[in-house]
Amino acid sequence: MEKIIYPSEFFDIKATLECGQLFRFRPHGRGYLVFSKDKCCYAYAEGENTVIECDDAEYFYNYFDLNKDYAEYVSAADAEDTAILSKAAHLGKGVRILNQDKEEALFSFIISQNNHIPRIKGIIERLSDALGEKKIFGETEYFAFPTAARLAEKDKDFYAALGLGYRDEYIVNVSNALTHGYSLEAVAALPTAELKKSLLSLKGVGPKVADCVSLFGFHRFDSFPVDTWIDKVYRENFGGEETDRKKITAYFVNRFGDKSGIFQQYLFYYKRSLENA
DNA sequence: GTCCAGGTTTAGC
DNA sequence: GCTAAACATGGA
Repeated sequence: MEKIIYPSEFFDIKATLECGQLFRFRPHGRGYLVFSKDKCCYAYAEGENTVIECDDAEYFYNYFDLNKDYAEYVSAADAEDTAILSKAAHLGKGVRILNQDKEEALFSFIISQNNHIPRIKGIIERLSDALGEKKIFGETEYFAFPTAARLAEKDKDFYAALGLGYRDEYIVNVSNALTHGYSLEAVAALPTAELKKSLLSLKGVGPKVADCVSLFGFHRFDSFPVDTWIDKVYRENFGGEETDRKKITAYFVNRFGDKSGIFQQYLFYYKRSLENA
């Protein structure tokens, strides 16, 4: 068992998990079990620190983006002189943008469209249980996120039976694309605009999903996903009047540049925590 | 029962 | 190019 101990001020495990970047985690002991690809860790707060117990510390150090200094993002948010952003940044200063597996991020956010977070979690869990490789972490047995190759073996009816709704065919299409030429590693070499364009060629991937995959799978901070929550923030807190979400994304990326992604997470976390309070 | 969710696709102008 | 309806499901 390996252990990472990291100061909690800019690494709050609860905020990081509950800002909607990932869907595979659950409360456990005094913290959470977090699943990524075929790996698992146990994360909890202890005193002034956040502790990660796992079998692969190098993987999770990178996963939680612990090489990066997030204090500067909070300062940068303050410097924007926008009350709502500053408030959101201080509430969410412990949020970190994860370095997720590209395939997992892609399939997860295809499933996320027009769906509630608790239901997304349920679908992804059923998908992993049905098709993922069985693994052991300590006393915990779990299933890895299925590979594209494994997903491509099943048909639309299989996914419909798992409760994917109309997204069933998207999983079939994209898993086949990924096993027949489309390479996520290859498109990783493209600049963000071209990367997004390429992702949009996959059926089931629209602008919002492409932005999420770009941010959470490819760690492109010049991405700003606009969903119903951010749409609300835009209208209610930024006085925005555009209704075309592509234009809303462009507005924020023009304004926040390479800090767009993290600012978006601060705002998303802030807005949702108000509603769920 | 109605509304809504980390939207996208397709059809029709 | 744009707009509007259709799409499955289940929790609130």
